[in-house]
This record gives sequence, structure tokens and C-alpha cells, in this order.
Amino acid sequence: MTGRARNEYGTIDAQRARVELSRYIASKGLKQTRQRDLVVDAFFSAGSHLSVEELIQRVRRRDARVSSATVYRTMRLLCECGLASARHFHDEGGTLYEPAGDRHHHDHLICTRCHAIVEFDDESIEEAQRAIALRHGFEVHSHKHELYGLCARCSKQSGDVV
Amino acid sequence: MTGRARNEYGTIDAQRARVELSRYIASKGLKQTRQRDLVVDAFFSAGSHLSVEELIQRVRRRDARVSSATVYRTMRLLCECGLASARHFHDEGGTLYEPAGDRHHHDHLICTRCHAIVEFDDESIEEAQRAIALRHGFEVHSHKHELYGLCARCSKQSGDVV
DNA sequence: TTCACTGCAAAAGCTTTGCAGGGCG
DNA sequence: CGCCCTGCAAAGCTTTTGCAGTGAA
Repeated sequence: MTGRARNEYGTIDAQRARVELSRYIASKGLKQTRQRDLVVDAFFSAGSHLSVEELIQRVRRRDARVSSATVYRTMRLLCECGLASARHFHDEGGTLYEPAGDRHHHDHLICTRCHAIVEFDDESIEEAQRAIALRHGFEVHSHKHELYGLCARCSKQSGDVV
Repeated sequence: MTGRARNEYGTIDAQRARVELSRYIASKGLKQTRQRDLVVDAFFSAGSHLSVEELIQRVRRRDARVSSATVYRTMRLLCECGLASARHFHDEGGTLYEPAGDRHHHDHLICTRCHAIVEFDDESIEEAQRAIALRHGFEVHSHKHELYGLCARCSKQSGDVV
């Protein structure tokens, strides 16, 4: 137990996210609305790596009239205040969002067949990155490290069939 | 000397690229055209990491009537036959192409201010990736590893000014 | 002569934006 | 009551595609 509410992804839960967003909204003179609450709830009660399309569907189960523009705008807000981050895998398809909060940095293994996404985090790679940046005089602020291929299940299926 | 014509990027030169593309074109029953030659020349005689926009400009210096569709189609051809590869940095902006040929795999450091791109390649990272893939049962076919931040020059400017 | 290629323009797919009305503080 | 937010539709961007005419082999 860490004293913070977390779900299976190690992310903050919907309730806490709403509190943090409220704080951000207040600090910026923005307004809390029913639609924003719906989006935040839908997002934080779902799994990680949610597509805009899935998110819109989830929101519309509660209120079919929420527009996609509002969902995009709310997710932009969540990204700005650090509660979510946007990802673009496969160099194609739309944006996927993942909860951010105070979660540790991580990278991704992506199955190109079933689109499963697994997170990983490796200190020796982070260390090597620091060395590379130093060698080139770069001041690195962020990075993206994605491994594409077949997950265990899809890899096994390939082997079985072929 | 390796016996192969190479430019400063370690990529094959325009002449050799044209030969290889001709071979591919012949093998597929396609046709060699003036426009394709223009695109290939423009691409291989330019630096690495060329945007579609820059490429189109370069091609049009020679023939202003070449359409962007043709440039896209030709670059797709070059990617298919392994002479080029498409990249999408910064999660925004358009596609950048880089010569591929028989060049060694590499990754990128990208300056978020001046958009300079530096290539790197690190065996210890490749090794760590293999270990991670193994641990998760993944069969990795490709990866993307990008470090974003300020290059030496921009980093120094920041420090000076602020 | 045949069939791939080209230029043009329209379409596609994702995301943002302008606007007029609605609602939070 | 002021101003932010919302839904809708239209616009933006990059890339692809349909089509009729052109050109390589």
C-alpha cells in the first residue's frame, strides 16, 4: 500500500483524477462541467492505452450527445495538467491515451498482429541513453522507445500454422 | 573503402540507388519513368531525413509539374524495395524519409528546438531489448527509439539567455 | 499496342476551430 | 452576469485514390 488509490495499471483512480483536475481547473479559471466529468470518469475507469474512438463510445453510453470535439478538448486538458499522455503507435491509426499521473516512466512492446500493448521499464537502457546523450552533447527531455513484433500468443499461433 | 559508393551518411549514392530500383522495377513488371528518376535523384543526392515537402520542392526545381501524388507513390516504391524508410518524429508534422539500402540499423536523437537529427546506435541497448523481448515472450521485428531534447548548440543558447 | 504511370482533383482519416447558444461560478 | 464551454459543422493537414489521358517497352 502506498497510501494512494491505484488500479491494476498503477495509475491513479477516477476519483483522485477528478480531484486533481478540479484543482487544475480552478487554478486556471476554467470551469468544471458535466461533460468533463464524464470524460474523466470514462477514461480513468478504463484500461490503459485507450483510443479516442473507444473513449467516445464509453462517454456516449452515459450521454449520447457528447461531441467528439469535447472529448478531444478534455483529453488535451488532461494532458496539459499531466494526468494523461497521448501516444501514437504503429505510425498510423489515431491517438491512444494513457493515464499518467505520478506514474513512473515506461516504454512499450506492441504486438503488430493483435495490437496488445505491454509496458516495460529498464534501468540499464535509461542509463545507456544518458551516456549517449552525454556523448552527443544533447540535453534529453523525453524519449520514445517502442518494440514492435508478435506477442507470445500471436507468435505461437504463427509457429503452429506455418 | 568498402567497394561501394557511399556518401557522408553511409548511404548508397543516387547512381547505385537508380540501378537497384531499376532492377526492382523490372522484376515487378513496372516501368521506369522520367518522374521516378527525378525523385530518386533528388532524394539520394540530398541529406538524410528529408520531408515530403522538401523533396517535392527539390523535384520541382527540375520539373515544376511533377505532382505530389507521384512523389508519394515513388517514395512508397522506394520503401517497398528497401531503399528508403519512412519516419514520423515529434508525433506531428509529416513523414520524413531516410535512405536505407544496406545500412546498419540506428536510432535517433532529435532536437526539439532546431529539429536537428543525429543518429546513434548502441549495442548494449540492442542487447537489453532482446532480453526484454525474451522476458515477455515477444518476437520483436523492429523498434523505434527516439531521444528528444536540445542539441548541444540549442542547449548552450538556452543556458546563455535564461 | 498494351498496360502502367501521371496530373489533377476529390476523398479519406484524424483533429482542430469558428460560431451561436447554453451553463458554471 | 460574465465568460467559459458545448455541439455542430466546416476547415485543416497529410496522404491516398479515381479517372482520363500519356508514355514506356
